[in-house]
Amino acid sequence: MDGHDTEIGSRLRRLREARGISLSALARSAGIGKATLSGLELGTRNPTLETLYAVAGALGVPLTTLVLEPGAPPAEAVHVPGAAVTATLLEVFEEPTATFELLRMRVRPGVVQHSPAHAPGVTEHVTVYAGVLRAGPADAPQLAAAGEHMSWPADVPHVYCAVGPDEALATLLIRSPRQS
Amino acid sequence: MDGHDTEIGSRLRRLREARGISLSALARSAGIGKATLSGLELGTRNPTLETLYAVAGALGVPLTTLVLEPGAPPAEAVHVPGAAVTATLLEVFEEPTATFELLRMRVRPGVVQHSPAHAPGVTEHVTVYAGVLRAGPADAPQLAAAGEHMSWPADVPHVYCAVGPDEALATLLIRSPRQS
DNA sequence: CTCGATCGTTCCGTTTACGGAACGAACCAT
DNA sequence: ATGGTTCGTTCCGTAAACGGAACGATCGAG
Repeated sequence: MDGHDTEIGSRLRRLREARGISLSALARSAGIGKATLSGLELGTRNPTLETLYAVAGALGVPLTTLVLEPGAPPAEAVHVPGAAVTATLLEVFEEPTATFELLRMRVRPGVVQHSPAHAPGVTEHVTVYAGVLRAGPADAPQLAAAGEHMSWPADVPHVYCAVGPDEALATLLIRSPRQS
Repeated sequence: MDGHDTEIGSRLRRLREARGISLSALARSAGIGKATLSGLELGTRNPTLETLYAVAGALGVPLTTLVLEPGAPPAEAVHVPGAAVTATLLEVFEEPTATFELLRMRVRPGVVQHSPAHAPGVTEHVTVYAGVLRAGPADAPQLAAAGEHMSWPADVPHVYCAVGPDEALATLLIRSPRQS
């Protein structure tokens, strides 16, 4: 159980220190005890959902920012193979802790594109801007129409499938934590 | 607190019943008590992060599927003063050296939206997916139609302007190096 | 109808996450 | 040096989340 907690703890501490606010101040503005927040950052507690919402709210970030599981993985080259998907690499951002790749993706309809699991901690963030796209973990894909957004951990096999007669267009942002 | 819990409860129950497995069976495969799972689905408990991981793992879904608020609170819209642009914050990535903010942006036509200079080192990356958008430094804006991409340093005043009769839609990725 | 099995809920003792208070360390001004 | 402030951690009593067991309800088989 501690694997996840320490993950959250270190991320939370980075988020807090990035804003330059003290543990005491964040605890106060979140309406929780300093002891709770300290234990959370140190990974010695197993926080309640209510606590997580309070902290995320005080930081002004979506709860998923705290909860996403990154891990420390090998950043393998990401390429989208197969005939149903073509992708164009727009930008690459190399950060000390992670690599971001921004792609524009085109998914032809009627075919399910399978993608193998990436390294642990890799997350994919898709914004659909034309058509309807079903994508995500192979066993639990999500559905999004134009203008909608979805994310998932990419360390399990995942799929892309355009729903309906037209091809789907989307931007794909891949975040790959760097091995530490 | 109950607002979120009942959210999760009903979603969890739908996920479970969609798989046709009983509460008892899911509790067993997740390694938690039936009472815990029942209370979670009924929204009468405030689950621990450990419990959430166990349930999400047993269902084979990412934790964000349980925790994300998909339909109801669809991210707060950030209204940039000037009324020509509205933006919705989709994701925030906090890295030690930089912060990434991913937004979906809607630009109404016929009005030029001015944005003041950001901190040095900030860059903006726009992918247009509907309409035609002229954007970039105020003295040298770039032009992009649907499907095209452009970037610029945002440490000078810059503008957004939808060209043509229709509003422009785009994703905006802002990279802000951390001040030190 | 009766039995057995399984459903989801409730009861209850144990475990533990919670916030308030106390703590030592670091810092600044006097 | 010294008093005052704020930092993050630890201590501790209370509130509540936990799992096991018991419960009534429901269903299918004999």
